[in-house]
Amino acid sequence: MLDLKFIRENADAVRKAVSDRALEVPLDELLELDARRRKIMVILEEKRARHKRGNKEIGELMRRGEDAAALREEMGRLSDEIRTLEAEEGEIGGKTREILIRIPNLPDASVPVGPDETYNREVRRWGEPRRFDFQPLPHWEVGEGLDILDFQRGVKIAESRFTLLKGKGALLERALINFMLDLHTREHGYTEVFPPILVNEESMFSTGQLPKLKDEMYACRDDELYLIPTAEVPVTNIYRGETLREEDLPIYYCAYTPCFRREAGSYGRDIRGLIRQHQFNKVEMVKFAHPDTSFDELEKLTNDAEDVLRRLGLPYRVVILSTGDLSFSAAKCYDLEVWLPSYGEYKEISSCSNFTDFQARRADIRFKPAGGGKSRLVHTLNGSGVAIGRTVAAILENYQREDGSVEVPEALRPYMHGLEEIAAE
RNA sequence: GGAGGGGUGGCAGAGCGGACGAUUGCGGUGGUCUUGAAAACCAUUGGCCGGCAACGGCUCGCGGGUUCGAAUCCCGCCCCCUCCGCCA
Repeated sequence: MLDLKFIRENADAVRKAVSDRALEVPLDELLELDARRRKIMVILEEKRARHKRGNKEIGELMRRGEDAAALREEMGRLSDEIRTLEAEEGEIGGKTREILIRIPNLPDASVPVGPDETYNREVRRWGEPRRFDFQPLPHWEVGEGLDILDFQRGVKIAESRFTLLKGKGALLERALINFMLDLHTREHGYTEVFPPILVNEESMFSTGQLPKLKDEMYACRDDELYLIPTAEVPVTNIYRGETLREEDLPIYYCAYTPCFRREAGSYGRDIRGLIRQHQFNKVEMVKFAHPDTSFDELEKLTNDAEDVLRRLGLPYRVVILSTGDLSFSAAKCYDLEVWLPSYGEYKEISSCSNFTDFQARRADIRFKPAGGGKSRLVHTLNGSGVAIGRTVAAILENYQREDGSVEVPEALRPYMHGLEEIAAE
């Protein structure tokens, strides 16, 4: 959510930001509603002040045993007027808010401008895609050949886009979770948390998933709760409605959680394998940062995610998303894309974003300046560190051998009982 | 799920229709005293919105209602505690 005052004073900048994102927002209507509301507020506050004074006076008159009937009648009329104005103000305020909460964050000046992902720009590359002297298989064939991925039974148990991991496959998944958590907590300075996986509507609103992405989420039938699409939601909401101390910033958290996405509208895409599942595991990093340093924190966060791929020896590239591809709440976002031989291209495995004060305003997360003064909104950031399912896919594909076995990346071996390869049993 | 009790400022805890944006204690901040500190004493001290400011408004879990006037009365919801039931 943007600051209404900022929009009022920088309407053209907001208009440009929205159009750079290839979106439309009834900005003029918003400004007009806001102007009307402010006019009403002036009258309303004046009436309320008079009402308050009058009521105090009635109290004093009564205490002195004097007659307050006339004043009482006047205050009754004033009370009606206030009620009418309040109703009007409330209605306009509601409409204002409906528009306001649908306005996306302002892209940072360093973000390439363009209407869609073709304007994304590669920032850097790491590692060489391996040259195979045999025909490499897609990870679903590697996994089925080793009897560690069972797609059919996943579908039987739930529905399509759910997968059963088995034996070394389940172990690999667990090893990756532990490897990533250890890396971030022991070397990158993050504190591990394990949050609720079901969250309420307010939490979903705060990080910007609601109202826009309602169709993307699994909701509970009998409770006002949603399955999280990412740990970003519960972890960012740790401090919802709180005021932090400046000297405690930045705060780093990481969390392993399952994630659930309905993937509405992506019916034909990535239909095979682990790439696009309704349920997947992810290790997520979340930061609460000082506004002055949040963009530096984004660079560090991205590097922390890259470190996972480097240690696993998976070739990747870093892409900065264009204005048209940027998510609703983000001001700037780097995607990490891992090399997948079966796709013959790089595929998103992590998304690292700075949300500036956009989520903090929705969530009301502030910090108190150390030198005193008014509290300010923090900046929130998060990034996958990284998506587990896609990492499994990348390992199976990049580390496969001609005989169908898969070498275990060295960094992972301590997490897999020293296992050096996954071979058919 | 059932029965009781309760949600008030950073914390503890009063107030239960008008002088209450809220007694008091602790904590915080400034000061006196002190070589320094502690103690003691004095002063000050919630948050948000609008305003250069003076000032004004909102805020006693949340949302409605009654009333000239609600922290206080009524209704609905949420949360917490105790006991019972159920349960990993």
